[in-house]
Amino acid sequence: MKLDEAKLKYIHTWGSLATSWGINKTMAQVHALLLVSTKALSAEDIMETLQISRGNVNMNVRALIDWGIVQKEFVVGERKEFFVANKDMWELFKQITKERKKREIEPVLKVLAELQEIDDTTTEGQEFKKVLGDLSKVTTTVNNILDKAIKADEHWLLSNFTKVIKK
Amino acid sequence: MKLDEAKLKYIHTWGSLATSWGINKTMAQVHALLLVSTKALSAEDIMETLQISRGNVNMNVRALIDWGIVQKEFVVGERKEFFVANKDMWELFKQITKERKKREIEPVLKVLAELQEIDDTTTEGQEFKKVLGDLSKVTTTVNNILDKAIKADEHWLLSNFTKVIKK
DNA sequence: TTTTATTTTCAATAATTACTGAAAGTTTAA
DNA sequence: TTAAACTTTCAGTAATTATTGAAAATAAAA
Repeated sequence: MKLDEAKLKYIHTWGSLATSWGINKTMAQVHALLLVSTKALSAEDIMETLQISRGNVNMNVRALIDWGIVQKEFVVGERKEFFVANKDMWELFKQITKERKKREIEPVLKVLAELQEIDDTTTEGQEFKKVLGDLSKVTTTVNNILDKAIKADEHWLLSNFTKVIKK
Repeated sequence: MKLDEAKLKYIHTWGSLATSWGINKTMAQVHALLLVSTKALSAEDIMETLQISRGNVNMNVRALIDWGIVQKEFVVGERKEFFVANKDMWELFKQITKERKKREIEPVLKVLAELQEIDDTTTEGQEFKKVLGDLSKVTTTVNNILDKAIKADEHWLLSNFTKVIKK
């Protein structure tokens, strides 16, 4: 397989995997493209490689910047914007984890706390509160673990985790 | 807030949160309904409470059973099927983690391994392989950590994790 | 058997989500 | 200033995904 072919295969495969995790296909492809590119790319470059419209490129690049996993880069003598993806994969993992925590876990905790407030003393009411409380507990645990992971160093995290967990 | 009202609010909120994580709204609602229900429910019960069609209930209940987070239950004297959700939230977390690992992480590792095979000795080729290799490494690390988490006990996991990680 | 209850499937359709492209907005250079 | 280069927005449309509902399949009862 030739290199460019392999890169395109990676980009397209990544896009279809992404849809199965609820991530926009194009956003995943733009990120993959920037990740395997050796230089910063302009909107035109992305439009051409992925065969998508200017508006689409703009929206998805903005979203990636919002997620903190793509940055603008200025190129001397060029007026237009160029974009690069951070190639440190552990940083990428941490950044995605941080954002998903903020976007997906924290809203859940907020809703659960609100619902807990019901003032119902029947057995059924207590059972409902138990379910909510248990959900909160597990979610909080996961949230705390992710917090630690975000702050940890990759090798250290894995080796310690393995040591503690193994029996 | 009355109990039934709180339950419905929980069910609907859960459904809309789910869509923002790429999970089918109805599937999340059916699961939420079973979770807060004190007894096993039939397809009719679900249709009525959520105001959805029989086909939709069938498909989503099957999917939940596939995920291993809902079970059939037989009720004496009743011919039709009833469904219950496991109320152990730590088990629920582990089951979901296990399935997502299988469905989302393992296919990624497979694709990355395939692409690694390119035989290109140019600098650019080496850089591409480095990106893929780093992606594999991080993904494998996450995969291993999740494996440990699936096998761990909730309290023990959290307390040990906190002890090791904090500084 | 045949009838009745129940579940499953799936083509048609509805709802949602993503994309285009051109117009409006912004920034830099002349 | 004005013009040119570039970016952003967003209404209209396309593509995708979810849902319905009725027919087919299956299972239990008569």
